[in-house]
Amino acid sequence: MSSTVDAVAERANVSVSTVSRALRDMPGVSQETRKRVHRIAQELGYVPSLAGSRLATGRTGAIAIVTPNLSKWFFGQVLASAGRVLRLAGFDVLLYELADTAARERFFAGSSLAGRADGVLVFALQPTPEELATLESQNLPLAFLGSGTPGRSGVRVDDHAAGRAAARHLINLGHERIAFIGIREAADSTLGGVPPANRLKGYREALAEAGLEPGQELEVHEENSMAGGSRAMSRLLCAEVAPTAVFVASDEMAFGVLRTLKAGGIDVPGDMSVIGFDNHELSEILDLTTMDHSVALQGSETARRLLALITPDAGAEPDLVLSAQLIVRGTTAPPFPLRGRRTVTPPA
Amino acid sequence: MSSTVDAVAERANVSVSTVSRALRDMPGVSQETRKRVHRIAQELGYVPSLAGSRLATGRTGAIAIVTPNLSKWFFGQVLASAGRVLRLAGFDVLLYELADTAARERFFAGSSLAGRADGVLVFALQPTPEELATLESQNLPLAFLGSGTPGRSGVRVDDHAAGRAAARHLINLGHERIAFIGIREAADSTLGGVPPANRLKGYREALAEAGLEPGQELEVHEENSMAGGSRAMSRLLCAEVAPTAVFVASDEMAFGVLRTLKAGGIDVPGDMSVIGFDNHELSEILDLTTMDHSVALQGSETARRLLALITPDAGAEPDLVLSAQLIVRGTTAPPFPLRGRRTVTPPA
DNA sequence: AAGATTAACGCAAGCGCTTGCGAACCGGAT
DNA sequence: ATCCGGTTCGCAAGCGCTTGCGTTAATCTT
Repeated sequence: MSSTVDAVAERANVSVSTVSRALRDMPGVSQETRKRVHRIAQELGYVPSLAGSRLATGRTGAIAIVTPNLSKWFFGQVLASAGRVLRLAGFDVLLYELADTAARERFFAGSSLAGRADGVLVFALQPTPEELATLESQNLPLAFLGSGTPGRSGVRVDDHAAGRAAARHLINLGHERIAFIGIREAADSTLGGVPPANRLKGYREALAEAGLEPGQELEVHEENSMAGGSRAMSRLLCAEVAPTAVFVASDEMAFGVLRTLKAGGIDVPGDMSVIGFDNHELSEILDLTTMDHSVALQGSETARRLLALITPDAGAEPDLVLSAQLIVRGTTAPPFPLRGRRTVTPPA
Repeated sequence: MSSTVDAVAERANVSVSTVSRALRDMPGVSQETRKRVHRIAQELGYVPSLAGSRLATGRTGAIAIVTPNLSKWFFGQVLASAGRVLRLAGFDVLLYELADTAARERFFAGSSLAGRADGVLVFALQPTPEELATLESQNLPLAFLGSGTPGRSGVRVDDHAAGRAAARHLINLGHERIAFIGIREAADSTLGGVPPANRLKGYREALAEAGLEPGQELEVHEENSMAGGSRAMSRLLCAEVAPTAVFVASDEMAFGVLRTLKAGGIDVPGDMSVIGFDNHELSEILDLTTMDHSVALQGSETARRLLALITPDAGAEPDLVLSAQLIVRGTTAPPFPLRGRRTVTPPA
């Protein structure tokens, strides 16, 4: 087992207090003894016990990250980028994946974070008022990613504008019947995080301004997964008048959409344009037009904001609202002119 | 701030020791007082300070997971599944993503894990002897996933058999020129974890048994990513005699392979069969034939093994060697009979 | 009925570190 | 010589919990 302060103190002929101060570069230690203490600590392979200093200072040196289902690409990415920032700043990262409702309840009911972390990063899950209260009661610094919690420090993307932009792209191409596939709050509430409702609003707004009123029939919501996207597209395919384009709220769902279309022999983008959202790592290979929203940046910036809240010197940074960027690839094109009159897919 | 043991003790008219014992269901407390203490603790919203008990017991209640680059799908999956098991068992999970060499060095050089965790889960990164020594010196229970560290508790997949199986599949289809695209240790050593060298061996063995000796030209190694796969395939395409099938050591690389083939107008599986490895979440949509190796199971079982090492009662479970399963999809087929004589891609 | 168990509980000594405060010591100002 | 501000350092009191051991009281032995 590693040695303790006392060992170092004795070997260095100073008191433990001096060792403590020397090692943490606090004032009140002469240059000379500081060097000596450092050297001896090194020799002895001394590494301060976290538990000890935690107890004494109340600081834990750790940040908790609470996130929805990690197997979603988005959360993996964000976790990775946030984690790097935190670790670079010298913090440990404590991971709380709220993979299902049970886990979520356990987390919020359970064993208070105070004493485990110095701050909390909350990813894209809209805490209920009670949950928020629980979080606050620990009074730890909080930073939110993606959730619309007003007045809280964090980062989010301008979903409204992004929704508009995606819709505009399709409108500009000449589409008139543009469907929307949104993310439905999963039965298991934490699965996909909080659905980005504003994407829908932006979409509606753009369509309305263009004089297009698709109506309810062309708005479907499904679970955020390939399977969900697949189902959603199937539903859209039996609409009274099928759309010629569809804006899908996540790339993973868009993958499902593409699968369904392929299975149905519907050519993309010949018969149907598809635009996704995320710029998923693999959307490139599927040649999916999508909205990029700098996922990694979201993670790192949220982390940075939390750190600013924690370290006394750094001034609190203002909230960040990122705007998404259209990435044009091969799944969007002008509508096939005969669309709506045909019942059979033409050769590609 | 939450109350302390003393508060509870006072309100319950017992000593702190009794409170401590009662709350942890240790013997030596009457049923009656136990109830009372529990109730009062509840009322006071008392939650024991982790720091306190850590210092007193030396146990931390946390498990460290050290993993290569989390943005790789595989590690995200494994982390998620392992994390769930650990959290269910009441442990916190401490995440150490060794995203690059610098992080790796910092981790192994740095601040000893002892005092932070009760055990360590090491994902697919082959520690160097020195690193291993560092790890061991903390003498914490260790469990390994995927790395070939002999004699250590853990789980891995039988890469050798899997490599054979994949190759056999192609051989059985009638292919004779079968290439291999392997994972090259990334320049940044931790990026992709330890390359599964045995997949190559299994492949070679199967080919040799079938009397096929592809030779060095058909074995290429690249970084484990879509881009890497893409490059590897390009290299293969300028071989003296191009292969008719290729076994790719990861699905992500296989995606890159497919992209290159598509770009090159080479039909899959008409002109080229492709088999991947992982059964990546998205391989289904690309209709990629692949080897499934129950990724989630790997994570959860490794976690379970670590727990068995930690909790005194549970007997240590033996190592687990999982076998991969072929998933036949649409990217593998018998070779085109004219292959090698044609220079132009025939219509699909 | 007296001694031996056993159950229930309190005492107090840690666990390893931090930090406010006072002691000692130094050189320079009075 | 005396006083004073500064610097360097040690003392000791925690931080909140656990646990070995001792004490008491109740229950069992023959």
